Amino acid sequence: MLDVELIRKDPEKVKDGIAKKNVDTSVVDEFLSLDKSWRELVKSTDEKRALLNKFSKERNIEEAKKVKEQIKSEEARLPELEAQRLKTLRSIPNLPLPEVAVGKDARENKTLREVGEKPKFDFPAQDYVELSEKLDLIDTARAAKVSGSRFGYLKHEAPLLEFALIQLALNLLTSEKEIGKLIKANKLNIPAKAFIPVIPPVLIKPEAMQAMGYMERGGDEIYQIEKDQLYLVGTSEQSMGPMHMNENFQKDSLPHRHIGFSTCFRREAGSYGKDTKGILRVHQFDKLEMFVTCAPETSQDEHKLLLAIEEKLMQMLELPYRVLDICSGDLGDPAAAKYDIEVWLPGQNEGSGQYRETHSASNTTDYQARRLNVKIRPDNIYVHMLNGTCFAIGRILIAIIENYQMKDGTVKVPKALQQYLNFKEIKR
RNA sequence: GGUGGGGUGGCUGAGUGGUCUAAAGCGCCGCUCUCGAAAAGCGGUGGGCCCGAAAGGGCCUCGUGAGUUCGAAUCUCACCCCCACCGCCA
Repeated sequence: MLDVELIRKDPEKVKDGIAKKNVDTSVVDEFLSLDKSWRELVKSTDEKRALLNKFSKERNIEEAKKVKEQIKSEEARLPELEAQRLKTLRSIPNLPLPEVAVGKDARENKTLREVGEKPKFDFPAQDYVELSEKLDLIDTARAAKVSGSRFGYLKHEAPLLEFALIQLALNLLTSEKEIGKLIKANKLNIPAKAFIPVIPPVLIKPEAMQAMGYMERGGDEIYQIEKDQLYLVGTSEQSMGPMHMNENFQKDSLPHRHIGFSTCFRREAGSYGKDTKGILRVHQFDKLEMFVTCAPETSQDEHKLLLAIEEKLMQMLELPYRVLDICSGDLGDPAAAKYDIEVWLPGQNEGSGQYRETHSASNTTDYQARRLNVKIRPDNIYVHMLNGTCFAIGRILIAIIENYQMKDGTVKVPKALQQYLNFKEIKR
């Protein structure tokens, strides 16, 4: 949600911003018109209510009754007008930061850097689907029998790798020293504070889901438990964001850095026929997600920290990746800036390889905070909120399997994970 | 799932239809006193919205929403949450 004052005072700035996101600028005028009618009605009923209070105090019951009737009829229009105004306001996306490159869509995202060496095989690289079938790491066929399409059983070393990945990530993120090192290396002006590990609820109330803005767009993506009026989270961001809903933070207690682990549930409603094989796109997967609440002036540095952490972990796993600076047209509604990481998957594309998204880090500035009503005391301004993928486990497993495959169909374990495992290669 | 109790400002807590414009205490801020601090005294201390250049004015807000009434923290209904006990349970 944007600041209403900004839209009123500088509608052209808002239009410019959302135009960069390819959003029809007429919503701004639509909002201003609704806002005007709403304000007039509120003013009028407030004045009448003042009169009612006056008569009531004087025990002038006759006059009070008359005014009350007037208010009643006038107010009848209010709920609908209010709802429309709010709906329109909420449909206006966050404005891109000035630093964000203007571009139409994903094709205009800028590659900031490619890091790591793509593996060179003296044999045809295999797809992780074939490899994991032979090694019995992923069983989607039986999962289909039990749960339907887009589910999988992770078996043998796969779950162990998952737990090792979690250990690796949590050891890094919960270490004040390690976070401090990354901050220093990137010349960021933010405190060296560790991430607080969180296992959040995965079932959340409609209010919480709504407050995060996932209901109007992407509502089809969400699993709903109708009988109990609860929703399954598609990412722990949806559960960690509302954690501090309607709260105030002392300025010196910020930033709050959280690292949440949860299973994520997605209906994948709009993706029929897309990535249907394997576990690249499934209804259920586990994910470590970073969520930061901070003072406004620090959010851009916090954003860089999230990216630095993501890259550090990829480097520790020695997985080749590239970093994309997402252009204005490819930003989601709440994002003011976003970096993606794509991992190199040598087995895709008939063995000639392909980059696929594994991480995404967004700065939503005060857009989510305003809606969640999370403020800084005593300044009484909204916090900034950021979120970033730490590990989407399934996709990292895919990346390991494809990048560490051997000629004989076995898979090596990345060095960084070996300390958490009692095997160094996966074979059957 | 059942029974009972409860949700009041940053915190504790009073308040059962009209000076509630919410007592009191704690905390916080300012001032006086002091070389400084503490103590004491005095004053001020939530948020949202509307009008206004500002000063200021108005409306809303006692868990949430509806209702009764000229008037609701207070009465009615629904919902949410917390606590206690019983049942069930990893």
